[in-house]
Amino acid sequence: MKKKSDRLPPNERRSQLIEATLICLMREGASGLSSRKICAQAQVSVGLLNYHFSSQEELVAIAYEEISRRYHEALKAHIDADTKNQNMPIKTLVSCAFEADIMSPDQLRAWVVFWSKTIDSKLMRATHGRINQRLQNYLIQVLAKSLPNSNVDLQVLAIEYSALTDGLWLDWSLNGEHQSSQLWQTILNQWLHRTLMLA
Amino acid sequence: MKKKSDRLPPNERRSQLIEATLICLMREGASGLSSRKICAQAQVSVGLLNYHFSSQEELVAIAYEEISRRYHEALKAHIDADTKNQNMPIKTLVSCAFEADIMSPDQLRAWVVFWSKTIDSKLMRATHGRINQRLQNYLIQVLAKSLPNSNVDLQVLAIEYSALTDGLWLDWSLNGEHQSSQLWQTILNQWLHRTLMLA
DNA sequence: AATAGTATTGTACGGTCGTTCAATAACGCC
DNA sequence: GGCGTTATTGAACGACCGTACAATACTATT
Repeated sequence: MKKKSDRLPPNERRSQLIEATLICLMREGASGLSSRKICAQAQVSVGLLNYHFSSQEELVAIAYEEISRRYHEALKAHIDADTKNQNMPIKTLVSCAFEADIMSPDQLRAWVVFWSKTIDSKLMRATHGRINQRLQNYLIQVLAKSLPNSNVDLQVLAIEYSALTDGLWLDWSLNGEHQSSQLWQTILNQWLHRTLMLA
Repeated sequence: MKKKSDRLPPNERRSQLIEATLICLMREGASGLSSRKICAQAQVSVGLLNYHFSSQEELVAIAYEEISRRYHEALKAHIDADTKNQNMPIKTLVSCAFEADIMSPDQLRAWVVFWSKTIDSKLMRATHGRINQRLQNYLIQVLAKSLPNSNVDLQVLAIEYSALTDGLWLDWSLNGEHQSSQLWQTILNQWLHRTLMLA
């Protein structure tokens, strides 16, 4: 029963610990944020965490970047794959807003933890600022392509859209429980319909 | 330096502990949720908490009801006081959405904690359901008075409005830092303007 | 094969956590 | 004044927390 080597190059080990962090946060929410639980999830001893990360705060900030990166990539993947709406990508965005890879209650469990940490920690606030800027820029691009001849303020529209989706996710995740996302999807569809009419 | 009696009837002591809980949560966010910190804030010994509340979970659920009740009352107060918009109360709602008594970053600090607990705890989920239902009903009333001849689905509109304000609060509180709420207020104003045009 | 360097382990430390409970102090009532 | 009743105290308990660190196991180089 000899174990093969369980040593990994630092980058891979770090990725594994980040992945374990996201799994714990999505599974348990705030109570999943524990060095011991994260290391157990990664099947690694407690001490290793502080060898690869200077503190839990740093790990959480990096995990926040990672979940945001995945979210961003998932959005791009949906938009790039929807060949019918290449010149109206906001439609794609709206129609996939509640797909499992974009947003699920599990994911929100993790996001809420990140938000609550953002309030307390300077490092997290800086991280959140960067993340938010990147996502907002991408959203503005999407809106610019969708509304080429409109004179509405795209930044304002982008902030409104992301606020609306955040709020709908919250509502869906906290109230919906086992329900489908049907109702919340309808709300988003109607918002888009109105916005396109007036833009 | 004799102390006057520091005994209180149970109801008053309970209120005081609930108040202390809200203060701690608004001041420190998640890390303020500690029996010891709450009792220190109330200038009371640790043991007393479990004399008046069976567990911290119960205290938090009741505090959630309380902050929601205050929020509800603050909304009503604004609407009742705005004599110019008695038949268009949604305008009042929008214009006071970022007033300090309605929503401030401090308040959001507490709400985020309640949301994160709602994910984990059955008791909190039940509480959240009740709170949400009450607020939604009130919002529907407000919308019904504001749009008497409209045939839009008021429940859908109510959910959209509360999701939008939740999202804007989040964005404002996490990004805005020391900024004014000007930008976020503008977004909400424009949303109302569009909604009224089409309703 | 010996060595230097690096990744990993597990224990230990000091703290804080929520909760329990015997002791105590203040109260209303006779 | 004496006496149940009830509110309050603070120490104690066991659990978990993040982190530090000496010891160990693995890898690469010579």
